[in-house]
Amino acid sequence: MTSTATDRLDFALDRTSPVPLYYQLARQLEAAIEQGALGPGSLLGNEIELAGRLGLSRPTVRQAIQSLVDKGLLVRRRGVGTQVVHSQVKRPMELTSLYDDLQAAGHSPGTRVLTVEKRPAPAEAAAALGIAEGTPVHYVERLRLAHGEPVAYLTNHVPEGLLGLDHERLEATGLYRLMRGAGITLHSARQSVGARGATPEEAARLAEPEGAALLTMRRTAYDDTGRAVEHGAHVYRASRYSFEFQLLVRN
Amino acid sequence: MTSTATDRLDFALDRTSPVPLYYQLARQLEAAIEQGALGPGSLLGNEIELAGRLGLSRPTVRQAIQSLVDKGLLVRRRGVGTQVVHSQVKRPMELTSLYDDLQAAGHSPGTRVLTVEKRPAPAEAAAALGIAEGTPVHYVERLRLAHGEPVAYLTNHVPEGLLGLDHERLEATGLYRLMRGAGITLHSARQSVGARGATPEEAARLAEPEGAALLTMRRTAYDDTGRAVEHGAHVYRASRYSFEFQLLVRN
DNA sequence: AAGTGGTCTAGACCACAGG
DNA sequence: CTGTGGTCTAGACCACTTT
Repeated sequence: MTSTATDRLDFALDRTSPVPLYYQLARQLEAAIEQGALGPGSLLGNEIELAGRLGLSRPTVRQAIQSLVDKGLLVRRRGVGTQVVHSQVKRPMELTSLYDDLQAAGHSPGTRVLTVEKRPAPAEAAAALGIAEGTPVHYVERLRLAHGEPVAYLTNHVPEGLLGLDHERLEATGLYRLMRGAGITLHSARQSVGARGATPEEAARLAEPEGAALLTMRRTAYDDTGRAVEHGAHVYRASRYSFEFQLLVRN
Repeated sequence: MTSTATDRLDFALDRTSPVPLYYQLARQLEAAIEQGALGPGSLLGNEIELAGRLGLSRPTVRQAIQSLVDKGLLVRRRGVGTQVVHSQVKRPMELTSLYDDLQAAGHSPGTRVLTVEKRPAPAEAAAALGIAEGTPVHYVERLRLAHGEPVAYLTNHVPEGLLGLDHERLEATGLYRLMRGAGITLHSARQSVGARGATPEEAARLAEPEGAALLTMRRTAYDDTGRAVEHGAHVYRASRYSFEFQLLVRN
């Protein structure tokens, strides 16, 4: 048996906890990787032995490892072993622009809610939400700020009856957090990112010169029943904002 | 036992095939969903019974189902069952801009290779690739066309010694396909998408007016050992191109 | 109470990489 | 040849949702 980096680590598994064992292990492995206890390229040691040492079955250990492989933190090689991915990646914006808007929306640097009201759905929003044009929907208009400067102008349409929206809650919490709180489980979203020059109105709102390049994003989000729960059309100041994200390739 | 949509389907599993059973099942379920044999919202029937009917163990059936859940085609609900995701999503650009450039690059609508040569790595590319500034690297400059019109101007830096690059192969196949063919397994990429006005040179190359809004993308791609294998800086005509992609939310 | 997915076990054999 | 992950089995009990 060759020496592996996990030999020196001890993992504390609590069988009385409601947290699944594979999840407890995954979290502890992840922490060890982040803290550098498991450096890039280090071998995890074979699954059978690891299972024996932890008092777990091999499938349980595999489930923990697999979840980290899916996250891109580990790489498996048949006949070789499981290694910590060779540096680089690690801690960059976990998913992509969904989360940068969503998560960040919770503890947001600053949001000014300009409009919250019910309106008849315009054609584009109605089509995206799968409802008839003119059906009443929530309409939200927000300005996102960073360091006191405007960064983005956000407009959203949300079907009626899904959740209560008011000015106060939107400034405090962000749209996606409100949805989660209302029992809506987000499942997927379709996005389209483009660019165009600023119209005079947009230029004024965002403190940019007319014609300045803006990033645009349209997004429709769906819950796990396939229902469209939100449609947004947003513009970002290209001079102050870009979408950063990491992709994992499925092989 | 309630009637489920899978009752009427028959799956053909070949135990002599080297293709894993869970994968055979997953492919056939996926095909049934795409062809509409399993419509949106239809129940798959419980895993135990399905396993029994197919002559498989439950974990194997679960593995097949899980792979489709990860793809966003199915949704599991404890106490309820497994359902086909309620329409909508289905067949939109499988991942995101990586693939739109990558896969599409194979059977690309048209690519004009402007430059292929070795150059000392400029500062940005060197930093991205983790090599010393001035180290010789491959440099590639391409114009992407659609319907005979320019759509994007692509520049790439590739470390030496990874693969052979020449004008001919690049026009025929695309960079990422060449890499795969050279035994490089792509693992992840970091991207940054922004926008800016066209410089005079860019305007001329892309047949846009000066100052027109352009989409910009910078990407560094890594293989499964964590090695940076490519860095690209690209500009797209915003009037003719946008990034479309779908996100899956991990809950 | 009944039915579902979620987790877990303790084995087995195979395919592939490396010395 | 040896060691590794990849696949597969046949059970078990639990947690949750619905009736």
